[in-house]
Amino acid sequence: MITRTIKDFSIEDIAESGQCFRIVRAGDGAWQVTAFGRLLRIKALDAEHYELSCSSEEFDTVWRTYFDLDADYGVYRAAALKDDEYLQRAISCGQGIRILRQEPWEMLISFIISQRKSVPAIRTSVERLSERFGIRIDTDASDDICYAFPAPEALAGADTAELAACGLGYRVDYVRNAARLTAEGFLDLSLLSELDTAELIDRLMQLKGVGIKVASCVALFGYHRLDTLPVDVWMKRVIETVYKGELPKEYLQYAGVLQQYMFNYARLNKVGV
DNA sequence: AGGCAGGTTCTTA
DNA sequence: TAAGAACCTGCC
Repeated sequence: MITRTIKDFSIEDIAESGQCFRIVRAGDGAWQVTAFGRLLRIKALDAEHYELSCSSEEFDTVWRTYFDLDADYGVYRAAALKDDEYLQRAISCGQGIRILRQEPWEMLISFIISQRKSVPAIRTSVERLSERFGIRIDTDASDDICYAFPAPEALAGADTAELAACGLGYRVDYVRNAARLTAEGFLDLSLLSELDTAELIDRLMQLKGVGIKVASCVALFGYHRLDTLPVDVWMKRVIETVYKGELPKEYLQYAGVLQQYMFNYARLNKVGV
């Protein structure tokens, strides 16, 4: 157990920002994070102080990167135009949002599943998949049982009924197809990080069940391409009602980060609904 | 209780 | 090239 001072960071805002599906409330005000086959418990002591259930070394080698703590979000926020009232408000409501550096494979499958699903429903599916096909994570506390996100091989060999039981619906074949291609080596997600953002998105969209929105989410959340702007129903509403059809081009470079503030604020306040 | 959910694909002109 | 229907199922 360690304590750290972390600025511009709110585990709650991040957990509810829709970019990740495996950060859940642990009960005593703490949050449980599952990633990289590891489990982390994190609890806010005050606005800038956090208690984390890991060693100092694990924090530095795993979680510091995962939470993107070496990035100065003040730089991204500075890209917001001064007279853009909507974005300025959105930023002040979500100061603690960061773009996590999650695993491409997990992002690909999670966002394939996300289509036509609510966030709670996505969480349920991802959790069931992990319980069924993921490796059990060892924890000191025997009470919380936790499973890693399944490996490609595990999903590639799964039968239809098992996958359907995870609530995948018509997405079963999309998921299994991506898993097989990855397990058999036809799709090398780590190699895709060599591509520039446009090529990366094109390549991802060659997969069944991956359209522009899912590919953009994978690029942003799995490959940390901050210049990617996933446009979902919420962002569509924001762009139309607030920005008259187009975001300022000044926002392009950090569109993914700024989008996250806008998206969060839009959902909180039901902008455009 | 029944519509809708952070979309994508397939079909039709 | 573009618009429209169909798609599984869980959640509110």
